[in-house]
Amino acid sequence: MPEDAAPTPPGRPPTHPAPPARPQRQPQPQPPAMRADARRNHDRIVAVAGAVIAEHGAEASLEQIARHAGVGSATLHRHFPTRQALLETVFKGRVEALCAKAQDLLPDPDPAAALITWLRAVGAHAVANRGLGASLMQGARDADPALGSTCHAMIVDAGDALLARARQAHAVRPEVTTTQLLKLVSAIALATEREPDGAAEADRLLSLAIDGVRPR
Amino acid sequence: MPEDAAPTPPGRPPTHPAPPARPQRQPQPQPPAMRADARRNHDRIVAVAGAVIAEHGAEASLEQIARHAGVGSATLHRHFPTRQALLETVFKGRVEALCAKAQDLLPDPDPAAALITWLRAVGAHAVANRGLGASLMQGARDADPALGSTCHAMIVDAGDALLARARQAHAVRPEVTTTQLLKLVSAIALATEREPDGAAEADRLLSLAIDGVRPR
DNA sequence: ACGGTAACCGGAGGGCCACCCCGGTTGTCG
DNA sequence: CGACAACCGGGGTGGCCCTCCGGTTACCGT
Repeated sequence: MPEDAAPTPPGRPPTHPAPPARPQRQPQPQPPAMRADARRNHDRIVAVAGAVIAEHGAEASLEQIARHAGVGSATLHRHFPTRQALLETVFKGRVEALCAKAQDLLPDPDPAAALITWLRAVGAHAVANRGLGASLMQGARDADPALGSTCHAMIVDAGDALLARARQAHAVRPEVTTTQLLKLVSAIALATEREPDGAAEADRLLSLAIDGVRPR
Repeated sequence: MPEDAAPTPPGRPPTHPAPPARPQRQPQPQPPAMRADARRNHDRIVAVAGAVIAEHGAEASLEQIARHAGVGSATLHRHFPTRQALLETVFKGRVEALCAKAQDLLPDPDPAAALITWLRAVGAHAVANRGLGASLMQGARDADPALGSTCHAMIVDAGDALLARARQAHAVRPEVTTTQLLKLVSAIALATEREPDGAAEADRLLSLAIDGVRPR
């Protein structure tokens, strides 16, 4: 084995992390494809992790996930060197859906309403999939951009477009940033996600934060 | 040992949890005083826990606290059957200070400003003492009122007075509750408490939530 | 002053977890 | 079809939370 510190560390993230179905593509976008069994394990881990996390929250036991997926814990750690990496992969689909929703809302005639609708959707997803909010906020802190904070970057980009339009229409305070809004939504989700009726309470708190504490 | 399930479970909370120095007092407010060594250990654990939690956050290792206090982990668990109980004791002083501040702000001529000032103070304390916010929110979920949710009850009562005055002056939306406001503040603190400059960011987010996203 | 008693202490151990090492296995490519 | 490298996972390490139990010590009555 060459001992140079390649750009991909020993437990390298899968160079081909399973885009669900994309037959049309240039022949070799990424030369070193995964071995078949490796990919199979990877996908099973992601599937099981989604189920377990949905039920037990984001700090579910990694060993339990590995056991339930029928692989050794070492395999899980090889595929996902950190818990955050696993969460990013699991929530990738949800985040992509939210980004798509942002795109759909862009041509809305009322930019403020579009932004607020989207923030509500983000909040709803965050409380529904326990740990998504924490994952997004954690991604905001991760300095290393190469290692997995793609979810955070994606959703910030999507929100930026909506916020820019709303700001241009003077429908939001000019000093507000997308990161702040997402932090607010994530914080509310994180605080309410383990309450009996978290979704409703989260939506109420979000409305309060958007409209302000004072009346009119 | 009698096997009946007495109202106080085996690891009973200290009946005399160390009011720092109060020589003048009726002879027997609480008959079963703690033994001297027990109290000494109790106080040392609280002191050390305050320091460790301030540095490492609310989920610091209990064994580490016990080690650093020079007691066995069993002693810590006997004095504080749950982590929440320890946090409550550690943060009691801070919470009392916040309650006192609420009292001081009650006669303020501007009820809305008084409420907002107080919420800011709560937020500042929550980010400064890592874990206080989480502790307050956790207290809100604890169903058992006898076992330690006194901090939450105290601060809700203090906030209720301020909120009632503000509501009477039509300075806040009538449907807002104290619990919601505290949840909002705690959530923001929780989300920002481990950022490089959390205090400033928390204050900005709190302002945003109070004034609303839309301008004017 | 002193002994008896019960409250209290903390070392040791069990169960669970994240993470890593290394010999055996298996997919892949010439 | 055979060799090689990538990959697997059992087992070990260290840490955590929590509990049991034999030894210790403060307290109180005499």
